[in-house]
Amino acid sequence: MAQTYSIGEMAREFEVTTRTIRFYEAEGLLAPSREGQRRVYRRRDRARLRLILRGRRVGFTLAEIGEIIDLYDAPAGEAGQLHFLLEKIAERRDQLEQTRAEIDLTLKDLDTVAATCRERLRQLGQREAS
Amino acid sequence: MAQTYSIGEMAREFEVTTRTIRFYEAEGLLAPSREGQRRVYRRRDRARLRLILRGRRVGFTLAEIGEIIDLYDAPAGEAGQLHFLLEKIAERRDQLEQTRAEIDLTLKDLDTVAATCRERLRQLGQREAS
DNA sequence: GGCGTACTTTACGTTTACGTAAAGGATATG
DNA sequence: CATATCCTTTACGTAAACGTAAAGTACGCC
Repeated sequence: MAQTYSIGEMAREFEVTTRTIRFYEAEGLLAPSREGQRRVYRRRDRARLRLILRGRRVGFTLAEIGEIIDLYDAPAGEAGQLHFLLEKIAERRDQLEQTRAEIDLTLKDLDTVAATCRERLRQLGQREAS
Repeated sequence: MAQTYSIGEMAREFEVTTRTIRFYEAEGLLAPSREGQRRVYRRRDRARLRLILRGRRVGFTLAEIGEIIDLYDAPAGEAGQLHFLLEKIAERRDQLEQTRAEIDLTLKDLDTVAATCRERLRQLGQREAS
């Protein structure tokens, strides 16, 4: 077992270019093993890429994503470190919940606009029918 | 009445630089009136800026924000136009709800990591106490 | 009337997140 | 064995969203 994947397979599966994957590696976000020259991706690497892409979609910069991934990967260490991690996590939580709140506001606004549109359409329909 | 605001006042209030506000105007997102050379901002302009900044925070590009603002500003027109707008709105809705879902996933993940941290701290505390 | 402050335009610089091209090595297939 | 496919590195290019600096105008104040 212990499936492995080429960079091309990864790219297809996650719908990004190989350039993107190599770039993330250059930025220290990925660190696949090698077979000779070739990059070899395993379960762990796939999980990381998933996290990276999700982080990207929720509006984090790659630098922030780097921090977050480190959170996932190093939940060991001494007490000071752990408290620091918990702080970082709390910060990210706040940031995300803020964004969520703004999304909810925007959704509401869009609904209002949509309702106006439909009302206007209804009026046009009535005028047509008269 | 009919309060007006300078670019500096706007910048302070919305916590952006004047450069940013001028940039949004250059991009066609704002169109304040003038008193001679000076830009003059009114209620309408403030509402627009609020929308722009919110759009930015929820991950839209300025181009997308431009489209959205147009949605707010032109909910009139003939039937074809209105259907087109409704489509656009639906697209944005989907996009936002997707992002929201990803945020929820990320929040869950962060909670898991935080729990691991706290558990580890508890263990360290116990070791200390023994 | 000189100083400070806020505004104006013009224009080049910067960061992030990749895109795109060049030049080459390794394997498989007709 | 030539061609295709997939991989490699190196390196310059680019779009978005501003930052930053330069040079000038306008108003209030002591």
